[in-house]
Amino acid sequence: MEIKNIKCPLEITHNIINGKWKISIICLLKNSVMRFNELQKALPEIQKSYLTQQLKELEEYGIVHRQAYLEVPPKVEYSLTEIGNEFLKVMDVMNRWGEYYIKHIERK
Amino acid sequence: MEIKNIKCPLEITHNIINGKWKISIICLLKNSVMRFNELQKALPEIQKSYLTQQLKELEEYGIVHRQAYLEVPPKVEYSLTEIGNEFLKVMDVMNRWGEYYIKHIERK
DNA sequence: CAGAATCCCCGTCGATACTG
DNA sequence: CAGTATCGACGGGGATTCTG
Repeated sequence: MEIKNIKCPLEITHNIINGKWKISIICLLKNSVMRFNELQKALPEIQKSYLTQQLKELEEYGIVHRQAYLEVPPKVEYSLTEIGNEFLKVMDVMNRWGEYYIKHIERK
Repeated sequence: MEIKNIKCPLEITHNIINGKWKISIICLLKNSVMRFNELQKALPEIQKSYLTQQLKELEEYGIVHRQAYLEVPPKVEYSLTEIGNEFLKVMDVMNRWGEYYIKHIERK
């Protein structure tokens, strides 16, 4: 995947988490290497085909590392790359603002 | 607009910037009160109707304040609320990660 | 000037079936 | 086990026209 029309760095960050399940996937891969099946069990609502697609996009963006073992039955492990781990910090800031936001609107 | 199915604060933050022009709008309102027309001129690619919609969503989320003056011709000013201003910090972190990301992929 | 209303395309996303 | 392939619904969002 080519990076399309880089307007500003903010747009890139926005694009990367664009997709219904990207954030959840990155959350799951925090501190753990997971196999395809494990991801599927952890996200029962997401279809296999779409999970595959989202993982592929994250891999192409360089956020997720895909380690395939040439075995039968096949075994594939997903983990965060270095820059993927850096992204956790961004998600942490987003999460904290979300908490602040919830408290803020509950006060009214 | 009701907050739909709050799963985690992260999802809320994600939802709020979901929409093609939300980020740009918030960027523009940083440090300035703007009229509808000014926003339109600053974002020539976005259609009026859609700009209206995006602004309304941001207002319902409490990110943007809409000040309408009962004049003829009408005059409406948009600005960031307190929590909208707090959100700028999140966008700043996203922006910095984006810069880091660009440098990171250029090195390859 | 600042919208509201309408129409419609297309990308996202879901469901099912098949494969190495 | 870990995918592909295919089809189709839905809604985001673009363009145009109308209104107070």
